[in-house]
Amino acid sequence: MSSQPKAAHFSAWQRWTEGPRLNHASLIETLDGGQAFRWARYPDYLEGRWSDQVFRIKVAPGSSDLLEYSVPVSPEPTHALNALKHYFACAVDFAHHTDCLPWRSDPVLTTAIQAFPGLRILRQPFAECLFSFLCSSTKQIPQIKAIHEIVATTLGSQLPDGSHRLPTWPQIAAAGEAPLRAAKLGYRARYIYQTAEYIATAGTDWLREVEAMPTELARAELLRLPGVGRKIADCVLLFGAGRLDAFPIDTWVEKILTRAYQLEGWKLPQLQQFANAHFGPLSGYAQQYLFAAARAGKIAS
DNA sequence: GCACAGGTAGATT
DNA sequence: AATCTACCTGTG
Repeated sequence: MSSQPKAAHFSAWQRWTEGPRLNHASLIETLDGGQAFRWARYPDYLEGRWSDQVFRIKVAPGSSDLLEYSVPVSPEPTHALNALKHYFACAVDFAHHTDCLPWRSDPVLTTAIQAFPGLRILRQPFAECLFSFLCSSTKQIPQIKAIHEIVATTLGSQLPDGSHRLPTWPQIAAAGEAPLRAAKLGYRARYIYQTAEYIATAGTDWLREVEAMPTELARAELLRLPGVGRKIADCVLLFGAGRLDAFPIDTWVEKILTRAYQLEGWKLPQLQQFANAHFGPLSGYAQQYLFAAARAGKIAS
């Protein structure tokens, strides 16, 4: 075959002194807890990719919650640290946002926050985030990650370290539905290909414009895409556009709301309204705490 | 073999 | 307008 992945050489570990402070559990949950699907866990670090970036990240050994990162050694100058800051949404004061959540009157939320202190909402590339969650319906996280690897390897451009990035939407449109089927996407392959066609027709700036729209308008635009319903639209807005007021309700969150908040029998639109009213304008951030805590068995679900 | 998994869209009631 | 059901594939 054409090109084997090279054994990439990584830089020495750099202390990210201005970066967010996260303990091990919260770091893992942030990067590999269902927001993003291109992180792999190794004994001493996580390795992941987005856009044309490749990073290894860990909590500094022995230190309290300070992060360290390492990148593939490259002959080209790199803007890696700026990319990392953007990905971690370092301009966002999550500590303040956490304090603004209604935990004082909500013991479930308090428990969830205590389980994953400092948990963050990533700011992923909008286009990649849309792809990711189009892959996600009725799939478990390990499967979604496996699909991402296949699609990146077969359709995405090669990076300097020999691995591959996710394909762009024009690349997906050009490739057609067949390679998506081959990536085990099943019925999602048609949605993804049709979405690629839609984006191609709508023009090159459409995604960028949608990302910049107010949340409700952006959601309405995303809902025009085949395969994108309310849940996927809200995931893209939350994890790919920094909209902390977007509250995706999946089967986990539905169970949390019905059981821990005793809302048995409520339908999705009602639960959506409850979430907005109860958790407020940062409801999406609350959702991530609850989702993480439920998966960890810390709260009823 | 069969139910179920980070849903959505189209059909049916 | 609310409630089924088909859609792919891997896993238990």
